[in-house]
Amino acid sequence: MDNATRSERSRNAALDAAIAIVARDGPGRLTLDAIARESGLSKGGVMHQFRTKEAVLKALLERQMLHFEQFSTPYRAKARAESENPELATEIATVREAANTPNSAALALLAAMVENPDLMALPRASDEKTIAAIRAEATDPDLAMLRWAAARGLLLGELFGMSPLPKVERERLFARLLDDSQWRALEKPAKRRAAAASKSTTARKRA
Amino acid sequence: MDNATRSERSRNAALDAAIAIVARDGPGRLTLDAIARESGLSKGGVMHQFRTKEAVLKALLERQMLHFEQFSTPYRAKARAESENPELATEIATVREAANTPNSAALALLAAMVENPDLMALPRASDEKTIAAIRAEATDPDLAMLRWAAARGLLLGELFGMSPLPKVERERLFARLLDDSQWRALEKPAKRRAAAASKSTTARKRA
DNA sequence: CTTTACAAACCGCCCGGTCGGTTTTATAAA
DNA sequence: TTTATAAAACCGACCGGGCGGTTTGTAAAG
Repeated sequence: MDNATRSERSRNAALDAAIAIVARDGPGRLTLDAIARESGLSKGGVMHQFRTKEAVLKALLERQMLHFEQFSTPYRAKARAESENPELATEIATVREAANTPNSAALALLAAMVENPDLMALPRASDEKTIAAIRAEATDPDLAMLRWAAARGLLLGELFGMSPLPKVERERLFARLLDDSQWRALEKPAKRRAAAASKSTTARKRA
Repeated sequence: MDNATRSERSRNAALDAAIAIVARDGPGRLTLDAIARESGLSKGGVMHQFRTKEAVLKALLERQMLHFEQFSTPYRAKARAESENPELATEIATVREAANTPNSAALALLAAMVENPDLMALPRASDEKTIAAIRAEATDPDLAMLRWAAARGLLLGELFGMSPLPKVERERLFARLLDDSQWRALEKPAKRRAAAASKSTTARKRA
């Protein structure tokens, strides 16, 4: 077998093993020895592909981010033609996809955070862009943020094993989040002062 | 000093230390030795109060749940008189409180999950009740769930260090979530079958 | 004097990481 | 095509340190 493919196979085997371990035993049980055992590789083999445990987590994170990017990119292309909020729609749909892909995604996040909170910088940076894009395209940016936050809430509840929502119900809620027509009724164009405390912030845009 | 109070002091010192460690160094660094060091107690002292590490996590979880119960109970009493969705309002307000209490709350959750995912059974059980109560009182249960999910999304984003939202903005979003009048426009009374694929769902109510 | 709260030394295990050696692939001169 | 050599992939024994937990001892409370 080709050298490059041999490496690739081993690396993927290790990362798959890592996800399986986190999903089955929790992030606290993710050790290099466990990865070696689960993947069939020797510990030396694992250490050859990843010089350190942190490198494993980083690779895991990057692979998952790439995976969801590959889901979201074609979706966004389609959404741009069909939806008035393509960025928001894409993000919600991607989050839904993550929620329906049990052994994956943010399990990597969890593992990374346990070992080294700094690793969260990668996904955070990607998030900031997403948020900015969502706000930029929205008639009512705050409402868009709330729809986005709701999607995240559904996802994280699922991942933490904290949500007793059956799948069919979760799907129904995601569908409603995605349906623009359901939310138009309470869109408040750009900035509307909410009476109460008269805080004069920005609020120009669109006069 | 009284024996009972002596124990109580030590227990609280240990739990405070545990929270501080998780907040500062991440859940992966939470060890019995670290708790002893941080709290000023000896390791033997810690082990006298908690026979095992899991007992520490469990106590931590229970203390935090109690703390937020003590916040939510009076709030609920007031909300019952003022709001049409007192359970939902209480839950959102409590979550907001948690989001504004940085070194606390769900940090305990995180630590527990890392060590032993089964410990999540406690907060999950409490959650199920909350959800049931919210649905029961709601005109549009799904919409109520979405508002609840959005609150969770905001909180978890904060805890995970994944949300670049400045506090003032987060507060604004929470306020909007809490304001019933903003959501009435798209309430769909109780159950409506969503007829297969055809999206006849749009906002009725209010014709 | 018994019991409880705490201290400190200690134990065995498993962790992340290293290292010397073996097998497989890549390169290229004969 | 063969053969000599190197580089890369892989193995598994090993190491120091830190882990959760135990034991032994002491001082305070009851």
